[in-house]
Amino acid sequence: MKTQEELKDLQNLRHSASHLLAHAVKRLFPEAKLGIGPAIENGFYYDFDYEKGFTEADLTNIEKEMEKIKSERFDITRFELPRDEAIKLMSERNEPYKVQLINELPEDAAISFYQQGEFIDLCAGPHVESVRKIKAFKLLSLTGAYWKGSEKNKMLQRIYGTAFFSGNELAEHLKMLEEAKLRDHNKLGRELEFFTTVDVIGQGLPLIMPKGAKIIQLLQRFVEDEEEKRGYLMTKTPLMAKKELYEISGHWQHYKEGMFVLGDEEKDGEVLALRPMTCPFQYFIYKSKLRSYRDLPLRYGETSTLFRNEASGEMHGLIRVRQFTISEGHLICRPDQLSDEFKGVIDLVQFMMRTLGIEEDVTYRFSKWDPANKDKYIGSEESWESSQSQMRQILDELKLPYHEVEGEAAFYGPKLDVQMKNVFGKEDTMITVQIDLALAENFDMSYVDSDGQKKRPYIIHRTSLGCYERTLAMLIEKYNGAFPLWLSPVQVKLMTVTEKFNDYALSVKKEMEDAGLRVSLDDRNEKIGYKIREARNERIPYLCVIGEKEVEQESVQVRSRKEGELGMMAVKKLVAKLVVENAAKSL
RNA sequence: GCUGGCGUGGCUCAACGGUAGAGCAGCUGAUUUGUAAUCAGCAGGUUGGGAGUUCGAUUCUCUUCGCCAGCUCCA
Repeated sequence: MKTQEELKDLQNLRHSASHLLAHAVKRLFPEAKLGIGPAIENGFYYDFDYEKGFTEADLTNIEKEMEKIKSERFDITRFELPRDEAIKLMSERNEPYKVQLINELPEDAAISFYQQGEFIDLCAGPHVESVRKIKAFKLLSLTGAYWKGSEKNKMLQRIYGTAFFSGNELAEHLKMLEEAKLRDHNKLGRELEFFTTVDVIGQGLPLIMPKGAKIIQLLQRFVEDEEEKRGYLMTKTPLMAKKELYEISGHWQHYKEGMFVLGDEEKDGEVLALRPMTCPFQYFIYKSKLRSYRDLPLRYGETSTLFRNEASGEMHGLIRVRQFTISEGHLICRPDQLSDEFKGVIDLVQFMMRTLGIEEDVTYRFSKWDPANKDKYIGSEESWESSQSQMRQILDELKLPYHEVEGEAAFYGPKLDVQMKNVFGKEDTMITVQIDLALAENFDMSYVDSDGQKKRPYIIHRTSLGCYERTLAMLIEKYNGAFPLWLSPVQVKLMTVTEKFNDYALSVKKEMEDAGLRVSLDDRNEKIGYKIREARNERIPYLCVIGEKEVEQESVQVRSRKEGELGMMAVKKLVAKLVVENAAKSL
């Protein structure tokens, strides 16, 4: 573990490495214009405006030039300029992006530059004191990135790299990246036959194969049973609706780009859209009759398939898809019940994560609206302030270690997002809990309160386990494909050494299956060593090779990836052990 | 959608303007075998799809579909 101080040093090193990169690029491609070049979590990048675009080969040359500059042993020095001189300097050097940045700096800001040899960059610093300090670096990839992160702006060329204080650390890091590739659910999940994709079916439409489907089925049953225990009522609602429904919910105005629309608004009397969420459908179940304050809270759950027309570049394995199934639900409650209901949801969510063994792998994000961007949202400023402050209070009472982010809210309300990183460090939302004070209004939902007055309920949108596809992806990476016993699509694999044990193996299989285990049998008694290896690659928890040694009681040898060699063990003992373990895990 | 990279049998890879090749997996037969590599044989590809350049395209060009990295967007 690195100390704060060491991390800071590493950041400075990487920031300096980005300047070294820019220095080399300016030497080799003087017409390239500088964007920005910060240190990031595991390295650094620098953005350039370069019309011709860099190639992979350029990267190698740039790297060589960086080494060369390093050998020129420049000190890295800082100086400040008044605004007009700063602009003059950057204009002379033909750096329009830097001029823009200077112009956007606040009046009283110090305008600082860092220089190494002939290279000067507008930069707040700090940096290491000399290019010689940048011991080990490597350029990793070449991509596009919009100037200032807005798709309205020009796309620049971004070069990613990483840097360390020693070659060993760099080598270790690169090795880690290689290993991460092997855990990547998008590779491993296909190898393990959890899912596949087909050109003619389309992007973001994975086929979940039997083993993947088995895991999802287990998760789904687990979720539905648990929710039922906690007072949820299950619904089953349509996968599509008329556009008028989405006009009420606001999706038509705020989310139309993300929906699959069936029919032509110009020509057709009736236009439908596949649903991107479940909310309004469950709201109409609520609205099907007059509700009393005594009826609340109502907790609706649905294993809900949703469709979102993601932009073509967004799809990724099972993490980002166009059709997915989510453990969706809405809690409709009185204002005085909001806190308890919210806490109940968090308890459920944490129970789920504990059961999956991922509670240590997530972070909590309190996602707020962006007051500077009001037309992205519905509802009044007061209602946003109210829902956000109520959520914050609940989160504080729960002592959840959350961080706040502006501009990540849903268009109808603030969210608590449970974030998990994939194997490459990219973060995605697994679970989300949202407070919504807006849609009850839009849908004219009400209940009759104890004073006889009609009032608006509060709504909590939530998922308990997120969407099954993404959760499966995260679990594949978390467990490197070796799922906990209760989730393993195949728990035990039996294989026989010779044909004469096949009948016996069948009876063993039956006995295990009767005990509730998922068993597969390979009775093609050949290449037994290979078969064992293969079964291990499939991450099957228990392998039983059934062979002779006459003694029936000891004819089964058991191996577990997790526990290593278990030694010789009788079939019945094995079954008993597995059954106990199985029951314990699934409770 | 944007930028860059990539698509050769189930998998891993080769050939890179001149008749598509190997290993593993698969199938058939022999072998009856205890922790990957028993032997022999067979089969499997209009090199993602389409168009163009060429005497000739897996190789060059364009286009389309898909995959990957990132940007933007998001569960």
